[in-house]
Amino acid sequence: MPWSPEHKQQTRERILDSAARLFALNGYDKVGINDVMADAGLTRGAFYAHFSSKTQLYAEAIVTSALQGRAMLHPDENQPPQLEALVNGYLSLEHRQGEQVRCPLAFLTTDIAQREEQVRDTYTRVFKGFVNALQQHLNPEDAASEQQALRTAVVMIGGMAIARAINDEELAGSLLEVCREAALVKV
Amino acid sequence: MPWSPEHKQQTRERILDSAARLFALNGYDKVGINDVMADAGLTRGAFYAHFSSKTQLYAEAIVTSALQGRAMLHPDENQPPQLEALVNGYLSLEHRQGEQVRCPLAFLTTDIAQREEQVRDTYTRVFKGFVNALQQHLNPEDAASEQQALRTAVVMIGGMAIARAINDEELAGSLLEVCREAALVKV
DNA sequence: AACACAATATGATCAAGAACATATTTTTTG
DNA sequence: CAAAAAATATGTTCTTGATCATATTGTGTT
Repeated sequence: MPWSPEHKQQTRERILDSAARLFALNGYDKVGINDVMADAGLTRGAFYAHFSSKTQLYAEAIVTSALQGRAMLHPDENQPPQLEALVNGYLSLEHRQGEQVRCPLAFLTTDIAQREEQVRDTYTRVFKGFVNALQQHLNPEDAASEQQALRTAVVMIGGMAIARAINDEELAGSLLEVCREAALVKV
Repeated sequence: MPWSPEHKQQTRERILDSAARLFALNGYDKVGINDVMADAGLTRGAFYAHFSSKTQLYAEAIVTSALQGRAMLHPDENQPPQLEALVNGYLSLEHRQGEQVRCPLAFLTTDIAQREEQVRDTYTRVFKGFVNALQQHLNPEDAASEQQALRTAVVMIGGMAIARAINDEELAGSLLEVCREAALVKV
């Protein structure tokens, strides 16, 4: 029974960590398996002992990014923050930089559309979870709360995606500011 | 003086047409120069007589997509449509399919972030034009009209980008519907 | 009709990267 | 301290694609 039983699991998570960060920052095509493994402190040969393909890695990395982002924006699991704090953290210049938090919904939006269904499934699932989490902050009894949550999700994700695409820092700042207000508007 | 003088210009536009469509639908990396030239009815050798690099082609194709989209959504140049008609056309299932119209701001959002500055410059310029056009439909005297235009732009572009990423057709439909309303809300 | 020259096509080079096959190393048990 | 088996590393193959160098084709002029 060589190797401690948890070791492989830990290595797998280390690879996923690297993949989640690199994919979110650079997109699927600019990141090679080499890059991911080197970032995780391994060489490319070890990859296929953990994942069957780059596509599978991508799909799992999307979930990892999402979980990591949630952990950063929900510091206290038991006491979820107010919606306003969440929105302000999400639509911040720090998030735009992507050093601490990197929501895959915003960082990989159009990267997804042309990938395999496996990847789009994962993105869709994460998106539904995002909308659902927002809805918890509204009045879930309210019949319009799902629409309100969708609206807020679009402003958050869309605002961040556009803010990252444009290279006018000042405009990006105003854009995020406008979105922070708009995300909280009740219609 | 061989070849008619307009011929090269026409060929260049034919290449740009193909590039604009293929890039918007499939993203930068999935489209080769071969693909573009073949789509235009040429072979790869002719490419470098028209463009100096794939990056330059990409930047120009973004502008071409934007102009084509505007032409489709503004059928009558002299009589611009009402904002509502514009929003409804933009946030439609047809636009999501991308067969007739393909706004590069929504189709290529996250494709842009990691490219050369030349490409990001172009995207930023097109985005500013988009916001400006929206602002014309509001009361430009109103001090808040730029913020209103930014908000509407985010809902339109972000809504379309997300609707394209998710592979749940029903959810995409609801999402677009919610965005059509939200884009027109005055705050 | 032949020529000049631009536009286009063909051929070749070079680099990257995914996937896999095989060799090595590392850890735990007997 | 071996031995076994899993984990990791190294070597290789194969494909793809951007770019460029060279050949060919088509057009308008003389």
